[in-house]
Amino acid sequence: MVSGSTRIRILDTALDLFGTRGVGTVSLDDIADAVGVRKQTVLYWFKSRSGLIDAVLDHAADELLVVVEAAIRSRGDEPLDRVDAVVCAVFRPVVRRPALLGLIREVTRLDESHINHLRGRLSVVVERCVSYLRSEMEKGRLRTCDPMVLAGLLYSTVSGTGTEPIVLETFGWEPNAAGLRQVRRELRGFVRAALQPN
Amino acid sequence: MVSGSTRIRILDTALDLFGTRGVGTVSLDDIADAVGVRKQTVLYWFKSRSGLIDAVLDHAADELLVVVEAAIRSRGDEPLDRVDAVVCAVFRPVVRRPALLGLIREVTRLDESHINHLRGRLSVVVERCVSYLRSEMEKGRLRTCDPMVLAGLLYSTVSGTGTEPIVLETFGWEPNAAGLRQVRRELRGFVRAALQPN
DNA sequence: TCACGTCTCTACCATTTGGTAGACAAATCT
DNA sequence: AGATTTGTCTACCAAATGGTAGAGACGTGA
Repeated sequence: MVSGSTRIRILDTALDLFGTRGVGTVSLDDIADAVGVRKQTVLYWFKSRSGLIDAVLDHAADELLVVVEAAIRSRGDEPLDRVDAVVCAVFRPVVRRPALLGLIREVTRLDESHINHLRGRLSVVVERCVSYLRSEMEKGRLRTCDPMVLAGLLYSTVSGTGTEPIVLETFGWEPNAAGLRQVRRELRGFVRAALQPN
Repeated sequence: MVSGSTRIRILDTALDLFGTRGVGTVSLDDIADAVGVRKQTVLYWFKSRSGLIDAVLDHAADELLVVVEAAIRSRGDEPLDRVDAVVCAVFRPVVRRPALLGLIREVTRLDESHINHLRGRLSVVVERCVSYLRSEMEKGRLRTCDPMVLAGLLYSTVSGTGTEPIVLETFGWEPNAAGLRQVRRELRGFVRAALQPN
């Protein structure tokens, strides 16, 4: 038996629960129940609730970096639209694993220590996106603007669309994958119009 | 003595706490302490925690509607940019009272009953924004597109910029009012480029 | 004055929570 | 085989939480 099996199942389950229901409202018992194990087993693998949170944040940052990196690299497959790569990169977790962005969103609610813990990990992903945008701008394939502001705006938009399904239902949005794809299509058109190089 | 004084102070404080720290992580004691009163006083004015949440949601919807309505109406003062009115309308709460959008964002975390409670109130605000966008499109002052999708995207963007200061710091954004104004300026340019009528 | 409604308080309770201590079984090492 | 490490469990605890019961202070109308 792989010694990390239970540990990883706890991490995955905790990420989903933290991301969908909010860190503060998920107890160790909730996580243990979902995994099919006792709370003390969770506390065996992670020495405290706070330690578990940090580990889950690491786990999320890892996954986010992988997703973004893969999406940016796969850009070659569709040589037409250079903006799409970025939008789809950040959008992919929305469809594939909403809890991921939901968890990142939760950082604002956490203690200073957890914030600082995630900040370093997150900055790697951000740096990767920003440098990609900047390189595209320098090649003249994107209207020149501040790439950090642009990246932040893109993130905000995608994060919002992915983590507020209830509110967006009020806007008549369908909360399923098909609806999200439609939104993504509109967003891509929107962004393309805004960023077309002159 | 106004009989609603304590009640309103509780509502305001609860809105701030719920919006900034998340509904699930704020206890009745927290709220009572912040107001300067005992928990039982809170339970006197609101018959249960759940009832308080509903009342706070109502309070937030009221305030949101007032802000949006006022911003849309004040459009006449700056006849130049028709998009600005909408963006600034949704953006105003971000600067003035971040907890407001933070609370709306929390709906996704709540029970079905609270969700349904807010949905009706929220739809009024949404309808107001959408109908405004639609009328501008019909007048040919905005590039024609689905106004509901547009409204949702605008909301997502603004909500994200207002409620995730920690993440956006990673993007090099300043979390203060001046920084937000700069972002708003960029966003307005961004949106104007995307929505210019042909 | 006296009864009554309003408002905030103290005292208390049952449940849930994060966390400690240690028993027990299985695997691994010597 | 015997000792040790690994992994999960039961038993328990102190603190915090939402909520109930009811006392006391205050004003108001009869």
